[in-house]
Amino acid sequence: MARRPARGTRERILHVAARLFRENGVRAVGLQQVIDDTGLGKSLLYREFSTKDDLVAAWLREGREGWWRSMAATTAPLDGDPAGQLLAVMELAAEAVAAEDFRGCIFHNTSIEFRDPEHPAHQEAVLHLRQLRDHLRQLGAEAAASDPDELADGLMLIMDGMYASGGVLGAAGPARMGLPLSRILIQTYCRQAQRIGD
Amino acid sequence: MARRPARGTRERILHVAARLFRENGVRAVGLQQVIDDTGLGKSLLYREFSTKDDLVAAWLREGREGWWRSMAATTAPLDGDPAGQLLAVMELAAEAVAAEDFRGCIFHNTSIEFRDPEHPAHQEAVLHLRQLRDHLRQLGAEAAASDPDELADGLMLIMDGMYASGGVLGAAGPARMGLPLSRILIQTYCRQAQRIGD
DNA sequence: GTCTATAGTGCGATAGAC
DNA sequence: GTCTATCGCACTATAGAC
Repeated sequence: MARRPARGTRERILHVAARLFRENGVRAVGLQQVIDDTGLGKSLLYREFSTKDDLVAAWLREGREGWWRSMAATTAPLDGDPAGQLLAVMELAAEAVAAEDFRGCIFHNTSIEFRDPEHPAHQEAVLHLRQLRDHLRQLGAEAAASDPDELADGLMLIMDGMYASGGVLGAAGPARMGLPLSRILIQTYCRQAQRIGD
Repeated sequence: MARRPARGTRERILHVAARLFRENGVRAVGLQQVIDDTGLGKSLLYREFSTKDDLVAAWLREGREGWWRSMAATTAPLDGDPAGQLLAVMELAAEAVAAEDFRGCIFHNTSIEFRDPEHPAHQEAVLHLRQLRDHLRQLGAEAAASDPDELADGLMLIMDGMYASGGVLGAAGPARMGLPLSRILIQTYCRQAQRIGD
């Protein structure tokens, strides 16, 4: 009888590619390296992902889904405290920046590596950033912020700054001001916000 | 007698390369394209810049020098008003983000494209960011900020956020909050600051 | 393994100042 | 015409997509 297909092949490739792309950037990583690190053959990789663009887009899609899962888990205990949830989201970002091998936001980084707006990786990245912006805006509205749009954009700006700065100068650089700034901002826009002073 | 060497060859190459690199990123631009767009021959390019890395490093060095010239010109009229100078620096960044074809900070972008800390382009980028951070810190100290380090890092964070966000979602995205946030921050750290409320 | 893209090299042909 | 800067093309080698 013929050998049966191994389970988890796609996940294994995505896991290896995610580490390589995150640490080195997409353009710096050849598919040969992905193949070597997975221990799989070329044919299996091309069965799962017909082009490199497909692999990159799938990686970003998974990253996006992972982000929403993390955010849901972090904000769930704070149900009913939207201002606290906003701060929790920023804390989640700060945590990511503090990781040992942090090299910037994969969505910003990839949109910079592939600037063509038609490129699937670029579109995936922009989609994520727009969705996040919308979500923050919604939380701001729930928190009865004086201007939810401005609050959401201010927090997005701080988050983008944490990621950009943290990726180059590390968490001890300007990124360390992310949470204090977020607190000031939330306090400014939501007078009755809870859990700001902790 | 013999033909004389043309003047401005190096500058011409740098000018063309700067546009291509800024708009498309470094890795996406081949030297052939630089050669085509300059109208020069390959031999001249390799006479002026022995490798692509040399060209990239020279481009960043020029960009760094240009930034300091712009900043000096912008802050010179505000001599004696360091808090106003801090705000002027942020206004300079906001202006850059508002440009039609703005695609992010070339220093952050390039450090992401070349993450190896040994790479000359990476080092040039990190050097610029450190120098800017130090300069803001110095202005903060002159402005008698309650904590010049925190003020400088906060402004760097905002600037990095403006560049990162503006490069992807444009000046009308979260980047629009850069100046309002800067004003809040400067006001918070420099009580006696002038020119904040305008 | 095959094919394309691209960094980098070298040389003959040409253009232009004298 | 002389002489050299520069162009343009052919070439190699390597890397990477597939």
